[in-house]
Amino acid sequence: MTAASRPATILEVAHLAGVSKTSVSRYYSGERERLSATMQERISAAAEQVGYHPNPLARSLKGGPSGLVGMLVADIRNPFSVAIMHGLEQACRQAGLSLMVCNSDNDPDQERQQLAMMSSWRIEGLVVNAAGCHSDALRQFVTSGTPVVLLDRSLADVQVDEVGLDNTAAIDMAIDHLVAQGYSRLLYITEPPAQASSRQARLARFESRCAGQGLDATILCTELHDQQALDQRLRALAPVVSHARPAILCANGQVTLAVAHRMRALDLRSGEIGLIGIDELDWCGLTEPGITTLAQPTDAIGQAAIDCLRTRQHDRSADRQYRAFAPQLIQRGSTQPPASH
Amino acid sequence: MTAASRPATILEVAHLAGVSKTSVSRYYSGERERLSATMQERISAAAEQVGYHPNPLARSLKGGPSGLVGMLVADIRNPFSVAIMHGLEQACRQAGLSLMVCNSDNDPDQERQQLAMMSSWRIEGLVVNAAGCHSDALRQFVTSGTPVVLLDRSLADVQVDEVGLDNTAAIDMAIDHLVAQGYSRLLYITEPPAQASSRQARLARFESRCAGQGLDATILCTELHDQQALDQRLRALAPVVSHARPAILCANGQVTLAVAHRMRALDLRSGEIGLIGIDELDWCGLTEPGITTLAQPTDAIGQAAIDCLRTRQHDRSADRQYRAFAPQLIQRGSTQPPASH
DNA sequence: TTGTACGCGTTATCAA
DNA sequence: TTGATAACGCGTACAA
Repeated sequence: MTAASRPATILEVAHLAGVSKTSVSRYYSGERERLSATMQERISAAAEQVGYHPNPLARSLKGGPSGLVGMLVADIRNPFSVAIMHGLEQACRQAGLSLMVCNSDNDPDQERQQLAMMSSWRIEGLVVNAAGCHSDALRQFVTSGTPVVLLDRSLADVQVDEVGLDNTAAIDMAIDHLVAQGYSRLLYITEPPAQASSRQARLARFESRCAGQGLDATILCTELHDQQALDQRLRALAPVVSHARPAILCANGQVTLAVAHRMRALDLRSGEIGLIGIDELDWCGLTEPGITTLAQPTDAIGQAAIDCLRTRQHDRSADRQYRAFAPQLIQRGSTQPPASH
Repeated sequence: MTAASRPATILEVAHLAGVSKTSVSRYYSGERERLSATMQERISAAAEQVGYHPNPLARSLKGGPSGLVGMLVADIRNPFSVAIMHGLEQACRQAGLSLMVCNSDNDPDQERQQLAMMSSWRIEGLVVNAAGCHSDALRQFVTSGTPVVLLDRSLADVQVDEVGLDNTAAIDMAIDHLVAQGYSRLLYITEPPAQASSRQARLARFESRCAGQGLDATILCTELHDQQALDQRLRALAPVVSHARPAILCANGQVTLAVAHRMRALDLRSGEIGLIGIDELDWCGLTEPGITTLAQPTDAIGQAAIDCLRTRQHDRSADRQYRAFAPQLIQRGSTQPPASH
């Protein structure tokens, strides 16, 4: 491969190999079988010599596959989003795809713009992990033949594939664990569900499950920057009576972080007050006595999202997929009540 | 804006506006002044009506600016990288650019491939935050006219712009703080510097500064998964004698995390043993008694990187830039020695 | 000031 | 099995 200031084109390869550019194109478009053995060799050799790689720009301008996958995230700094992104990126790489990441910083206007931008880049597939998502914009993608996968979200008015946590299993697992550990007064803390379906699903399951088991359960639904709301409920939880230990279930990693902060500020000891959170975080083993979590298999989720895209690409009318992954319990001290009496 | 199954082209706008496509092209290529007022209005109206957006594919195929910026990261899960990515993304958005993120997972082969891929997408600029970076590949970008910015790294054999932390200032700030707080036996913990110039710079400054001040300083240079090495040195540090308090300086966030884990496992109390780390992390206020850090202005760094790219784009032979940002001390309990006597 | 014609690198449609 | 030719959407000489 000779280093060229300008990348080699299909034409140069064709000339060097003494064949037409059509043949070279065929060689790279998965129609090698239709070429004679000699031709295949000559093309391969010529391409090697000039260091040829098909130009994805020209390819997708012509309407071919772009090899680009778009990801729309509401908050790129959310560790969960990062973990998923890692999974996606890995899967893309394996599939020879490139990933275009767009962060909307929770701004619907940005989202619109980002979607338009990705559309103009003719992405082959779109993975969405954003809340206030414009159904109409998404539908545009779908109708124009671009597969869309919703991550950890679902939208009532747009029918696309969905991948995420098995929220029911997660909530059940959390409650079962808390109960088994001797906690019976449960407080569920979540950000306002609003558009985020997974928040809704988790909340709903928590309510019905607790009702079913006759547990003493309450719910705090608040923005995380609202310290007052948080502090008030945490304090109310504090009087620990041995026959009805209280515990907190955090709906996601951001909540866990906020709660851990406030508990420390209020000098509440986890363990005494049970604490379990959905989403595993780097530091959960660090705080005394460690925070029990339900880890999501983020790499698998990312992989599944890409799988969905590719499946639908090959069969545009495939059945709508809904893949839910079970979490893994990582038990730490925060759900270990101190020996009583 | 009417929803169209196929995106509008420049030609449709031209027809609708009753002008030539050349004029429409000019309108979108920053030559509006050369068009008559009436024409500008007609074009604007027509474009609005059909929802026209210039096709970046066609634009860059022709050799024009692609509006794409590439980012190569060695470890997408590193919180520092994420923070920088956020800054980059923000800056890109403001500048109307799109960001293509490539993660190499610390694999040089992947890096090569990713670089080739970005090159084939005709990125307008490249931001690199990766260690074992192939200088030759980078030089290819530079010679082909694509600006390259090195993030938190520098390469001896390739002359490109660099943006990152002011390592000297950071180390000085950390040492000054530790000394002011009454610590005098310093242990610097870092991952092997190898290719990473910022690690080298920090380490070198630590050595020279401590030598200059006659401080009792030692260095541990280890892979973070090597628990033994870590534990051994931490234990050796433990005997706290009041006239020579020990303190640890962590070279970056990953080190801080590892050290915090091991200190907890060994039941070493920070504060008694001083602890300060470069890079601010979500959870540093959570562990008892909180970890003092030097926060990098990551958004500013991201912004600066994009600025560099754009500057060089307009003046390819501009002076090589080297922008170093000072960190901010965030003081917490880990550098607050307990009252003695 | 505005329009015509060509080329960017590729693929699809033909005809050989 | 191969090759010539026309798009894809845009920028830009050049001519008007």
